[in-house]
Amino acid sequence: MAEESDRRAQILEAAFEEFSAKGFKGATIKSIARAANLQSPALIYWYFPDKEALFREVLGTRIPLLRAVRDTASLLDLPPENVLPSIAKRYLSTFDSRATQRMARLLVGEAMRRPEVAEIFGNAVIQRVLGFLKSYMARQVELGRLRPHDVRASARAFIGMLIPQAGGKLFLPAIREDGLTDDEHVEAVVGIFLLGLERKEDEE
Amino acid sequence: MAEESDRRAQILEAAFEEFSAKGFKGATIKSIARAANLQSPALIYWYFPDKEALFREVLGTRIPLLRAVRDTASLLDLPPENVLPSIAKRYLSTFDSRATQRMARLLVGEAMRRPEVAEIFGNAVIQRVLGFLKSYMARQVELGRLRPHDVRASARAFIGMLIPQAGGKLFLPAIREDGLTDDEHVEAVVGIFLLGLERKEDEE
DNA sequence: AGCTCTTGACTGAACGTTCTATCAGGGGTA
DNA sequence: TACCCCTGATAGAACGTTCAGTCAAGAGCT
Repeated sequence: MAEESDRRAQILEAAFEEFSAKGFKGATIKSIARAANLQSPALIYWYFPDKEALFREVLGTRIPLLRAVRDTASLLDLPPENVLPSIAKRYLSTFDSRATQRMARLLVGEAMRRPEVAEIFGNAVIQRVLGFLKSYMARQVELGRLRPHDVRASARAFIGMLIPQAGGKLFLPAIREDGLTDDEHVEAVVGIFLLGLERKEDEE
Repeated sequence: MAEESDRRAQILEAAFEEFSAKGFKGATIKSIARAANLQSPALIYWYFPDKEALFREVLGTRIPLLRAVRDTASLLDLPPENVLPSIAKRYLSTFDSRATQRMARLLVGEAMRRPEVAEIFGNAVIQRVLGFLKSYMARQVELGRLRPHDVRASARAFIGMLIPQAGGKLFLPAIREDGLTDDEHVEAVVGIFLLGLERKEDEE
C-alpha cells in the first residue's frame, strides 16, 4: 500500500499537467502518455477505466485545501489589523506556486463547462474561504472591533478585493502592467477595508 | 451590404452558443451546423475558412463594450456617493443578460488556455474598466473628495469587491446560497469603500 | 419571348487524421 | 505455472476539411 504504485502517481501527475494546460477535451490520452514517458498509451487503461475517471481522480487528489484558511479556528479572536493582512498575503502568495496556478486554471477553466466541477470548486474552495471570513467578521463585530454590518457582503468584499491581483498572476498579464506588488496592494486594501468597517466612536 | 448575409449571422449566432457552452474544443463543426439548422456542416466552409477563423470572428463581433463603463467621461467630476453605486449596479446587472453571461463564460474559460484570448479579454474588458476606475479615483483625490491613496489598488479593490457576486451569477451557485441580493451587496461594499477612503477631517 | 451561360448558395459523400478504448500476447518475478 | 505489468496493433467512431456536383436566379444575347 505504501507506494501506491509509482506508475499510477506518474500518470496522475502527467494528467494533471496536461489537463490544466489544455483542458479536458484538449488533453488526449496519447499526450498524457507522452508526458508521463509511457511507451504505450494503453497502459493508462490498466490503471484507470477511462479518461473521465482519470480526470475525476486528478481533481479529487489535487484539490488544494487552501493554505490561506487552514488552521483558522485560532484566528477568530485575534484583531483584524493582524489577521487580515496575514490572510491576504497568504492567499496571494498561494498563487506563486506553480501547482496552485495549474490547479486554479484547471478549476476555473472547466467550471465554465462542467457543473460538477463548478460544484467541487464552489464547495471545496469558495465556501470554505467565504465561510471562514463570515464567521470571523461576525466574531469581530461581536467583540466590538468592527461596526455592525452585513458579513455576507464584507466577506465577499474582502476576498474579492484580492481577486484582480490573483488574476494577474494566473492569466491576465494586462493587470500586472502597472507594477503594483502584492504587499502594496494588501496594505492599501486592508487599510480601506478596516477604515470602512471601523466602529464609530459614538457607538456602544 | 445591409444584411451581411442572413446565413452568416445565423452561423455566427449558433457558433457563439456552442463555443460558449462547450468551449472551442468541445464545440464541433457538426454541432454548430445543427444548432444553426443547416442541412450540411460543409456550408460553414463557404462562409468561413476554418473553425479557428469562425471562433475568432465570434470573439471579434461579440465582445461587449461593457455598458457599465461606457460614456464615462462625464462621470469623472461627479461625487463618488452617486457614481460608485451606479457603476456597481450597472456592472452587476450586466450579468443578468444571457448574452453577457455566455460571453463571460467563453472569455474566462478560453482565456485559461489561449493566451490570445486572455489578451483580448485583458485589453478589451479589464484594462478599460480598471483604467476608468483609476482615473476616476485620481480625479476624486484631486478634488479632495477622497483621501490620497494608491489608485491602482483602489481600482482593483472596487471592481474586485463585486466579482464574487458576479461569479455567483455566472457559474458558482454555491455563492448565491446565502441569498445576498445585488442591491444589498452594492450598498454594503460601497459603504465600506467610501468610509475607507474618506478624506480625514484634519487634512488639507 | 425564349434560349444559353454564368454565378452564388448549398449539399452528400468522402478523405485523411486523430480520438478513445480494446485486446491478444509477452516479459519478469514468485 | 501463475500473476502482474506492460506493449503493439488495431478497431470503431468522430473529427475538420475538401470536393464534385445540384439547383435556383439572374445576365446577356437573339
